[in-house]
Amino acid sequence: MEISKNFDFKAAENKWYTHWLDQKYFESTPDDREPYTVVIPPPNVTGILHMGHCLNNTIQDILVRRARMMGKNACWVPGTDHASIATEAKVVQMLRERGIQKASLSRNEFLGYAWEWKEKYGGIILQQLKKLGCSLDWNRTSFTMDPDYYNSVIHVFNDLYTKGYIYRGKRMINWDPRAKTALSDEEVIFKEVQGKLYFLKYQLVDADGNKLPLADAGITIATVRPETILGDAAIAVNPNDERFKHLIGSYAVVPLIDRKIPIIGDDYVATDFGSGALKITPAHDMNDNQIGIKHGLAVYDILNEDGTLSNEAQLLIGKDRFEARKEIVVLLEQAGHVVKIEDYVHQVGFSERTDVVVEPRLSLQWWVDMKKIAGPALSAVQDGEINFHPAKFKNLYRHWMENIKDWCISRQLWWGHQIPAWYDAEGRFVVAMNEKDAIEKFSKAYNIDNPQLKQDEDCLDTWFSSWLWPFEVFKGISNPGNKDVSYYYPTQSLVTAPEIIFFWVARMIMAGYEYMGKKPFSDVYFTGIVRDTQGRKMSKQLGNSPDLLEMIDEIGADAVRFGILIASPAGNDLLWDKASNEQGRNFINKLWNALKLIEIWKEKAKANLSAEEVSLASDWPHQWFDARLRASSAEIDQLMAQYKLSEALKTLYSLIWDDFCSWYLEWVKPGFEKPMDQAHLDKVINNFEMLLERLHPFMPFVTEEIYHLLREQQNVDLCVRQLDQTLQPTSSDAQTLKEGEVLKSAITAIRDARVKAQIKNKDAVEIYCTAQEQADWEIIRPLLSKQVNASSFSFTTDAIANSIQLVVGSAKLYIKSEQAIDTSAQRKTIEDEL
RNA sequence: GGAACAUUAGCUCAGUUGGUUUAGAGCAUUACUUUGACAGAGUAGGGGUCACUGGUUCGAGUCCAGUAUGUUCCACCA
Repeated sequence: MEISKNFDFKAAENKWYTHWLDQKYFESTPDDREPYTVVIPPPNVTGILHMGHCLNNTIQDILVRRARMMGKNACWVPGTDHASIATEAKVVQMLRERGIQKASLSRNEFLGYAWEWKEKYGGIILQQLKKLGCSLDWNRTSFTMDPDYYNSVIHVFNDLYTKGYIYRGKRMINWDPRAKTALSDEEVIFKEVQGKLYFLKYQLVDADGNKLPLADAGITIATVRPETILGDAAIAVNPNDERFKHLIGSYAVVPLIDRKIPIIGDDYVATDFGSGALKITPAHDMNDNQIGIKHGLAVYDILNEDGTLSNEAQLLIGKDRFEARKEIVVLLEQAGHVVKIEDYVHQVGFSERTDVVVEPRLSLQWWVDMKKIAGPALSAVQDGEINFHPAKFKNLYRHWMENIKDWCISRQLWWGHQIPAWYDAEGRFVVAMNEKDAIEKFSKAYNIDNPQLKQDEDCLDTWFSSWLWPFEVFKGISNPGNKDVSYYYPTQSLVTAPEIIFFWVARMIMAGYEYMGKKPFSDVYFTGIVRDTQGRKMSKQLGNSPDLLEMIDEIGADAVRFGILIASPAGNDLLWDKASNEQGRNFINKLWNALKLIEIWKEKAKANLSAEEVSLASDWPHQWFDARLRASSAEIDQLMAQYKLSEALKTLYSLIWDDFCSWYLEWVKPGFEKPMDQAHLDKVINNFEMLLERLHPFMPFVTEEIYHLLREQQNVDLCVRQLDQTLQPTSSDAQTLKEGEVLKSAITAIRDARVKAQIKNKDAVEIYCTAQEQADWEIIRPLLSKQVNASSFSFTTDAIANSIQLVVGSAKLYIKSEQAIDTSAQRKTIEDEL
C-alpha cells in the first residue's frame, strides 16, 4: 500500500466520522453489558462552539470512547438547552432587525418567530461537535422544550406545588431592566465599579411640624444612587450613635418632593461608614426592604420595569435611572442639599445575560423552598456517594447547600415553559397540568361554574428544566420506569464547568433524588476555565478566543484535541496557547512516520530470504517493550480512574515517542539493506496496534486511519476494538525494565564515545566505572552476546578479562571496573585524553 | 469582610503516608548533527535558595505556625 508523505487529516476526519455513523457505533440500546452513561451539559441552543466546549466535550469523548473500548455499553446523550433569556434576546434582536417590535406581537406570534429561529439556527453547535469527533448518540438528541420534556417540567412544577415546596410570594428580587425579567441570585455578577458617593443633607422637622432651615440643621446621608431618594421611607441611624440618637422619633423631609419621613433607630446602620445616617428605600434595596418590614414603613416603588422612573417618583418621570441620577444631582445642588461628592469604588450587580446593572425590585414571583429538598443532595456528596473531581469543590458545595436560599423560578419571558398557574380576575389561582384541569380544579376549589381563567404570563427559569436533564433525556418522568431510564440511569460521569455547580449540578442532584430516588451521576469532573497565555478569560470582547472551526480546518481535530488536553492539568484553569496544537500535530507526524517505517519493513519482509540471512536473533526488545507497555497501561488505567486525563495523555505520548519510536523501533530495526523477519514485524505491528488502542480515545481520527493502514484487513474498526484489559505488570518485568535502562545508558555512552573517538581519530577508548556501575553493566552482558541491535552498533564480550568491549563501527570501547580509583578524577583524565 | 486553593526551571505542571547520594517531565532555549521512517527530526547541554520567616525532626519541596502574592467562591456598608 502506498503511504502518503503526510497524514491527510481532512480526508481521514470525513471518512471515519461518516463510517462510524454508518456503522451505528455510537448508537446505544440497553443490553446485558454494563452501561456507561454520560449526558452532555446541554449547550445553549444559541451557542457556537468555543474553547470551553472544546475542552469539555473532548474530555467526555475520551471517557466515552474508552468505556466503549472496555466493553461497556457506552451512551453519550447530546442535546441543547432552550436558554430562555439568551434565546429570547436573540429573537428580539432578530425581530428588531426586521423592524418588528416585540411589544407589537402576541405571545403566540412571538413564539412562532422563536421556533422559527430555533429550527434555523439552533443546534449549530451540535454539528460543530461532530467536527471535533464527538461520539454522541445522535438518535437521542434532546431539547429542553421537546413536547415530552415540556410536559415533564410542568408535571414537576405541579408535583412540587402539591408537596408544598413551591410558593408564590412578594419578595425582593434582582431585576434585569433590559430583559425585563427577574433573575436568581446566581445570575447576578458583581463587578467593581468606580462610582460616586453623594452626601445629601435632609431638612429636619421640629416638634411643631415646621421645617428647620437647611443651613442651621439637617441630617446628612450618603448614597451612591441619589435618584432613589424619591423612594425614601425613613432615615435610619444606629441607636448607640451619640451624634444622632436624640433624633430618633423625629422627622426629616425628602428633598425636592417634600415627603415627611421618620428617623428611626436600627442596629444595622454602621456608625463608621458614610455619614452614619442611612436613607431607607424599601422598594429598591434588599436590606432597606428588611428594615422597612421590621419598622412597618411605606413602600414607594419609583421604577418602571424598564428602569425608567415611575409616576410614584413624582420627579423626572419617564427618565432612565442613570439619566435621572445625573439630573437629580443638579437639582439637589441647586437646592443646596449636596454636602460633598466623593469618588467611591464599590461592587455593583450586573445581569449575567444582558450585562446591565441589576435593580433590586419588589415583586410577586414563584419560589422553590430549597431547604425542603436539599437534604439528600447534601449528604450524597458528603458521604462520597457522588464524587467530585477535584475534591476541593466538596467544601464549596457543602457551604452553599447548608446556607441554601429559596430559588426564584419565574422569569418574565415568553420563550420557555409557561408557568402552569391559572388566575381569575380577582387573582385567585390554581396550579394544574393544563387549562382543562385548571378549570375543573378552580370550579371545585372556589365553587364557581365555568370560571374565566387566564394562565400566568411568565416562564420558568431555564434551570428549572435542565435540572431534570440526566433522567428526562431518557423520559424518566414522561414515561416512568421505561427500559432506557432503568438501564442508563444513574449516569456515570458528568463533565462540566465549576461556574455552574450551583445553577445546575446541585439542582440535578436534588432532582435526581426527588424524582428517581437515586443520584443522577457517580462522578463529577469539573474542568478548568480556558484562559489565554496572559491568564485572561477567553471572551468575545477581548478577541482572544480563537475560532475553533478554523483551527480544526487548519490543523485537524486530533491536533486540537491533543493541544487543549495536554495543557489542561486536572482541576486547574488552563492557559491555552495555540502552540500546543503544533505539539499535537508533531505527535501525529511522529505516528505517521512510524507507520511509514513499518511499511518499508513490510516490503523488506517480502524478500523471502533464508533463515540465516535474517539476522535479528533476539526476542529481547519485544520482551522489553511488552514490559514497558504493561507498566504504562497500568499507569494510564490508574490516571484515568482519577480523571487525570492530561497526565494519562502525557504518559502515552512519552511511551510512544520515546519508548516505542526512539528505542524499540531502533532495536528491532534491521541493518541497512538487510531483510526484515516476518515474525518480528508481526510483533511490532501488534505492539503498534496496542498503542493505537490506547491513544484512540484521545485522537480518534489519526489512530483509526493508521490502524487500517497497518494491516490489509482488520476484523473490527479501532473505535469498537476491545482493549486488552489483562495487561498487568508481571513479576519478571522489573528485571526486564532494568535491563532496558542499562542498555539505554550503554548505548548513550557508546554514542558519546564514538563521537569523541571520531573527533580524536582514536580507534579504542576505555571508560572506567565504579563497582556498582560494573554490576549494572553485567546485567546486559548476556544481551550483548545476542547482538541486540543489528544496524548501528554491535557488541562482543570476548575482549579483555573483566571488561566489556563495545565495538562501534571501527572504534572499540572497553568498560572496566576500577574500584580503587577516584572515578570522577579518572574519568576527567580520560576525557582530557580524548 | 469570610473562606477555599495555590506559589517548584523562561512557560505549563508532576512530586504518593517526611528518607536514593546531584529535586523531575513536556514545551521553549543553546550547541552540534542533514543521503536510510521522521529538520514537523536526532543527540548533547544550560537553566531551580522548591515564595518568605520561624518551628517540629537524625532528616522538610513534603508536616506545623506566621507573612507575602495570586486565583476563585461566598457575603456585601448605603
